[in-house]
Amino acid sequence: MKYKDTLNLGKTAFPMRGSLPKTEPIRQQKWYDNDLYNQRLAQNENKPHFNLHDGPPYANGNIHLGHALNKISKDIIVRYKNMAGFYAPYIPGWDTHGLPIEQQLTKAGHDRKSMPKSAWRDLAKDFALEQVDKQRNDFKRLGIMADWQNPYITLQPEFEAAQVRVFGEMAGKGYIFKGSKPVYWSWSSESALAEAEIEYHDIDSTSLYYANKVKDGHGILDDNTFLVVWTTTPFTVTASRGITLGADIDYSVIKPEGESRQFVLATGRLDAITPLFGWEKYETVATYKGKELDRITAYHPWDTDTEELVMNGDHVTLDAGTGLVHTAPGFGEDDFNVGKEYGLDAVVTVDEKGYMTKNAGPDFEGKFYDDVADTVITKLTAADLFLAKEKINHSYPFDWRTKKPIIWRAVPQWFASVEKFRENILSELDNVNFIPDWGKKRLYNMIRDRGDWVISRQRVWGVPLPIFYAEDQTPILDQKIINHVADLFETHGSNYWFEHEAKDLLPEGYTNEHSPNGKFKKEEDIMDVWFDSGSSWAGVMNTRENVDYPADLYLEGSDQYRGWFNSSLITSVAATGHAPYKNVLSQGFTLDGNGNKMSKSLGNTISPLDVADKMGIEILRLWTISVDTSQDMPVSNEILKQVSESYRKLRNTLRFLMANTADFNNKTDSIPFNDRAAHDQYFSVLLNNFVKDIRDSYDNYQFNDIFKRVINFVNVDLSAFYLDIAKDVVYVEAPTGNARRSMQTVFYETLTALTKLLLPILPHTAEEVWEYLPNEDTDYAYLSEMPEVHNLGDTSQLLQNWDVFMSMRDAVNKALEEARTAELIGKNAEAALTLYLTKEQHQLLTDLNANVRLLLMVSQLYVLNEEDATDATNYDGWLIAVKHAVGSVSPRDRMYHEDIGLDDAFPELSKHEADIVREFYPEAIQEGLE
RNA sequence: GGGCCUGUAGCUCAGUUGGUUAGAGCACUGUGUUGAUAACGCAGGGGUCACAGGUUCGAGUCCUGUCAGGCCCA
Repeated sequence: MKYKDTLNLGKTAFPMRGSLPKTEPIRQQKWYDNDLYNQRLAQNENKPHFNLHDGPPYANGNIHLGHALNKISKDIIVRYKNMAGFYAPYIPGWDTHGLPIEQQLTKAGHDRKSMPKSAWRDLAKDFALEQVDKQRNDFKRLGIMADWQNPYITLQPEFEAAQVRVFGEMAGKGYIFKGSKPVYWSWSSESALAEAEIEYHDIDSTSLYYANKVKDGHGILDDNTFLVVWTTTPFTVTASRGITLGADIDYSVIKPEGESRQFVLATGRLDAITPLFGWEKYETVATYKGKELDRITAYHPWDTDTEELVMNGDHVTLDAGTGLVHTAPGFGEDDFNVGKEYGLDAVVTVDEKGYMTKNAGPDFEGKFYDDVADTVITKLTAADLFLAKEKINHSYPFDWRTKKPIIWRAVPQWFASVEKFRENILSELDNVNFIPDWGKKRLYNMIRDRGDWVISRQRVWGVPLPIFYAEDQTPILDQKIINHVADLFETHGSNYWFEHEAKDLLPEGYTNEHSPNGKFKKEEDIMDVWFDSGSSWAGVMNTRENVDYPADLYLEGSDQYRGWFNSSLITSVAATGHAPYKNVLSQGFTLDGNGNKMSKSLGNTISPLDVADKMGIEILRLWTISVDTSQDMPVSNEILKQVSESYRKLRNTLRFLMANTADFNNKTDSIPFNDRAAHDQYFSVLLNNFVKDIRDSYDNYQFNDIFKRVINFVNVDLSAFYLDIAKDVVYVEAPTGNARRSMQTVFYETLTALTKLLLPILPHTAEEVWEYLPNEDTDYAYLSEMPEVHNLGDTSQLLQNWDVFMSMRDAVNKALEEARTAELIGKNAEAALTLYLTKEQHQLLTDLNANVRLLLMVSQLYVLNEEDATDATNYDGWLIAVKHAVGSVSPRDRMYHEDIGLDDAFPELSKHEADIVREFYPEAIQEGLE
């Protein structure tokens, strides 16, 4: 018989390496086949609810690292909550309406204008659902435990209905109104365009300089003063209603030589501009800041019944022009915004085909907008206000399909009046907890500073605005009618709107005083997609039975302060008076290894599916808790490699624990806390505190904290200390003896606690471990409960004593290392250690009541008084002497003993070992040992 | 240009109300084991705390500015 066979060496088939890319998909299939998601929920049925409401990703394109971070983070939380006493469903969502999908259809060769709107929408729907399927498969590969069978999708009839009801609620409160706003307008395709449908080309344009005579100068400017403006779009002069100045820009009033009039220009532009007008010499009469001239008025160049209001705006620069910006609120976004602030009308003088309208005046009506520069010059010259014209070459937007230039043009739009309930929103924010806490400030500022919400879009693929027009064009915004439409959508889907006439969409027999003939028209615009996803609290929480409103948690990237956090808050406060969430957790963006933005064009992206295929999704999941997700996070192969090293350490540690508890039955072999050896009690306390800390970190969503604590616990407390000393117990001592069982009890508790605590993060690995734990009651680790924190009484003195011991151990390790370097010893077992202790140090060891020799892994330990130290060295306050051990080595425990050979049957074993072998391996007496 | 955020060892992170020679884990180097072995232990090297001013007896920690980077706007 071999000495080795009388030892209890660890044994397990759990592989050191996980082969994750291969094993994960198999394991996941098993979860999904066995509906583990619903099994867990069924088990939690009567527990308090926890509702993490999923923000819907847009159903287009491959999933990227941001998706993965988001879904994994949510999965970690939901899995933890389900194992920690909550009923926590996870209903994944998708955002499916909107322009990008229409563009995909165009790209695929479909022509929107060649088919009815409803047919186009059917194509869009099919495309969106395909994308949902694809993304769903990819999300499942991330190991996400969610209700994949029953996601919420914004194109689902019940979702659309809920959304329309939210709109109805807002309409009922008078929050919806019609206004107008400039949009990119393509006269060539007679439609509004989105940013993405525009391309820029350099073109030559005629720009004009002209003057506006002051009307009311507020006593600062007299009526012989003229404000000089510049425009690159002459046709917009017909709709000019203001002149914008920079509040802090300096303006000069100058009198050119040979001129009787005075002119105002930005001081910083005088040198560049005056030569154009032939003003070689001029006299500066005065200078003012833009803000001093605020609200002065001037005359429109030719329409002298119209006033031009002087305003201050941030968009004024001195890069070009005169520093005074001719402002036509109907023909520019900046113009519109500043005009709105000052209460100007957004006048539009061009029709949808690009021709000037009647209100441009008789000289312009009927002319194409781009052909009126000469007319404008003629009119300016006639009024003696024309100063110069200049050809400029600049970048100008074009319709990407017709390749014709576009214009900014105000068109009627539907708005949600944020202004009317802004204060409600802001005060609701005080009831929301933000993680990180600056999120509240960020969202607060955005809501405070934002304008009304333009909710209409001149598109096809979306939820129609459920508004009708009476014969006299009066819009009908009646909550009852809107709810009627919602009911229709709930049954038939929103395509019903496009497939039917207004009369079929209105309640039967509906009449309205504005429609004496009973005729109605329906609105053609659709809703902004942010209204879709922003209504998800209603679309999901109000339509599904197993989730509560408001949600416990919204968790998204920090871009969603502008997006979903924002739109959800607005619709929810508007409709219900309350925020849709109690907690908002935001995460940063993934960056490359150098801290730069990831982008396809830079080629520095990392695909989560690639990571899954090459390293295993567990590595990416572990990565998500290894970084501070409240900030931006760098990711690189080097970083992932480091994470995979951590993973291997975790895996090996679990493996060691399994190997050494393989012959342990927790139900029959466990040793109660009070009967455990001192070191086992100590480690039990460490484990208990560890469980508490990790659970606290989960409860507070401090993922990074979990990583740090787990890594430290596993490396420092477990691997470097407890498991290291443990080998001299679990291998050597009697297999069923108290010393070994005591330690195995702690091993097993540690193993199961670690496995459960890691499960939300490493579900595949945890389930793999679970297969090696035959005495556990549940089929899956995920169906078990998180480890409880035990009350072990006041352990502070015990921990304090052990802290001192551990610092002594550090000192001893240094002493042993020196002895090793001096080639006095090789391994610790070759050492005989002498400690010369002070009274306090003596007392400490007495209080520990532990086997210190064992803990230091030396063969012999002598404890003497400090006065007796002659050849000792002081290591950090500990007097230590190292000598080579005496006696001879036992081939079984590889320690030096002075009592070897006392048992005749085992001449090479110590007495203690001989007793063990005699009792547990009696066959060795006959066979002998070698 | 504005709102919000970040910059501590090669990497990921701690650094508590400003207070002694700035910490941890990984990686690295050396070394011991070879009964966790494509593992494990021990020891060690490594940081002008982005930069520049300022407040203070004293600043990684507070203030200002600069630089670099990110999200969202304009």
